[in-house]
This record gives sequence, structure tokens and C-alpha cells, in this order.
Amino acid sequence: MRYSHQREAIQKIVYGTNAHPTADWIFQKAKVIIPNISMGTVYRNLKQLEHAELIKSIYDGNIARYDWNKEPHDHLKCKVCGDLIDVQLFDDAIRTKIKKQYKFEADDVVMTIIGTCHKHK
Amino acid sequence: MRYSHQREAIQKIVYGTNAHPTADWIFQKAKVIIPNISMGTVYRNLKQLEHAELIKSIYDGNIARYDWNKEPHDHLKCKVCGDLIDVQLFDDAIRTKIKKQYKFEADDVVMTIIGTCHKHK
DNA sequence: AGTAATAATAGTAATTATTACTACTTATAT
DNA sequence: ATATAAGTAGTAATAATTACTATTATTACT
Repeated sequence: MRYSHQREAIQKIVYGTNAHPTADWIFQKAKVIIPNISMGTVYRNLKQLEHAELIKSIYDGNIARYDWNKEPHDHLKCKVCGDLIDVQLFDDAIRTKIKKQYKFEADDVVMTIIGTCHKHK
Repeated sequence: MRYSHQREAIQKIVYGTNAHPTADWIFQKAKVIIPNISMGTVYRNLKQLEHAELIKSIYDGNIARYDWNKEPHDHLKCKVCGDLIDVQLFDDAIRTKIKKQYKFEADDVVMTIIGTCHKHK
């Protein structure tokens, strides 16, 4: 993977937010820096950054979001405002135990609590 | 919600498999019974059945799958063959505890273990 | 420094999953 | 039986993502 101005910008955008941005959000931000950047470039680079384990992708319903936080962690998903909040529900020991519990070569444990966040009463 | 032949067929198809079928899979099966059924009918009825709590939908990456199993349960997702297998990782007590752990009005806990199933060695 | 090889890009078209629209059909309450 | 409105088929539209292609830019080698 050789250097590109576009990829650097995309990576910085993902690393600069806790909002678990979507490809389109990243595209909008990237356009400020590189006005003629294209959506294909955003998707291609997000995929490459993920493959290089520099970012992680998470599926939120039927849309992909991206996260700089590569540590195992979970999410609270607010169904009112759509926010996705990082939480650590389990320590690594419990994660490892869960992985070993089944005749299944487990790579990752993905967990989301769906509900309503404190902003809504 | 009034009776329809199409909805009955769709519900029976979902209830007749453990494969967590997609809308398209359901559509193919439904066509055998009702040859001129349309995709819109499948989606509309799946939504209605979900609203009536007769089925549940689960997001598998960027695609919706449907499940007759309304009990709280988790999934093993095989990244080789794509299979989604039902498991009970936690009992209800632990689920409830997790829900109470955060300043967050939790409705549901969604958990998936991603890995490779026993069919692949 | 100059050049060749090829990874990466912009722009556009195609694909996939899903939703919206509309004129016609069917279930069901009266 | 009939009216009414929920449901349907068929089609068009939308949204997220991927594929394609001619051009551009990075980098390895002279």
C-alpha cells in the first residue's frame, strides 16, 4: 500500500472523531480538504485502512460505520438519535471465555445494547 | 392487520427454517406457492410480522435476515459460509444486569460471535 | 534528476437491498 | 350483497456500495 494524500486525509478524519462516522460523513469532511475527491476513493481507502488494521468497521443496521478504536469494545445504540456510544461491557478474560464456549473458531465478539440514551427523557 | 394469503405464506416460510433467511430467499420460496408475488409484498409483510412481534429481524452486515425465534438469544456468524447459528450465551439474569449497567434505557442486547464454524477445517 | 512500472484517483456507470407509488383486488363488517 | 379500506402486483425510485476506465501520482531503479 503506497502513500496517498487522499488516504492520509481519510484516516485523519476517522481518527479525529468519536462519532463512528459513515462513509458519506467522511466524504463530506474529506471534500473540504480535497474538493474533487470521489466517493469511490473514500470506500476504497476505508477498506484498505480496515485491511491494514488501522481502522475497524462496524455495521449499524444496514449501514457501515468506521471506528479508530481497535480495542475490543461494545456499543450502546440509541434508537432515538442514532448515536453509537463506546462501552466496555466485558474484560478480555470474559471475551476469551465466550469465544472458547462453542465449537467455533471465534475471532471477534460483537455486542450492542439497543435502547434510549440519557439525552431523551 | 387483516388476513392475506401472501402474509400467511411468508410467515410459514420464516417459521419453517433455522437459516435466518433473507428477504430474497423468502421471496424465492414464496414464488413457488404464489407465482406472481412481488418483492414489495415480501418486504411489507415482513415488516408487519415484525411489528406484530410474530418474527424478529436481525442485521447481518448490511443485509436483513428474519428469525421466528423471539426468545432473547445470540448468534455465531461464520465468515466462511455465512451461516448464522443460534446460541444462548447468557441467561436472562445476566442480560438484565447488562441492561441496568449503563445510564441507558436498554431494550435489547444484540450479540454475535464472528468466526469460523465446524464445517471448515 | 529522469524514467518506467504500476498503485491510486476522479468520474461515472452498475449493482444490491430496500422503499415508494399507483391502479387494481380482496377480506370483512355491516 | 355491498362498501370501505387494507392488501397486492408491478414498476419506479432511493440509498449504500462496488465496478470500470482513462488519467495521475508515487516510488523503485537507473
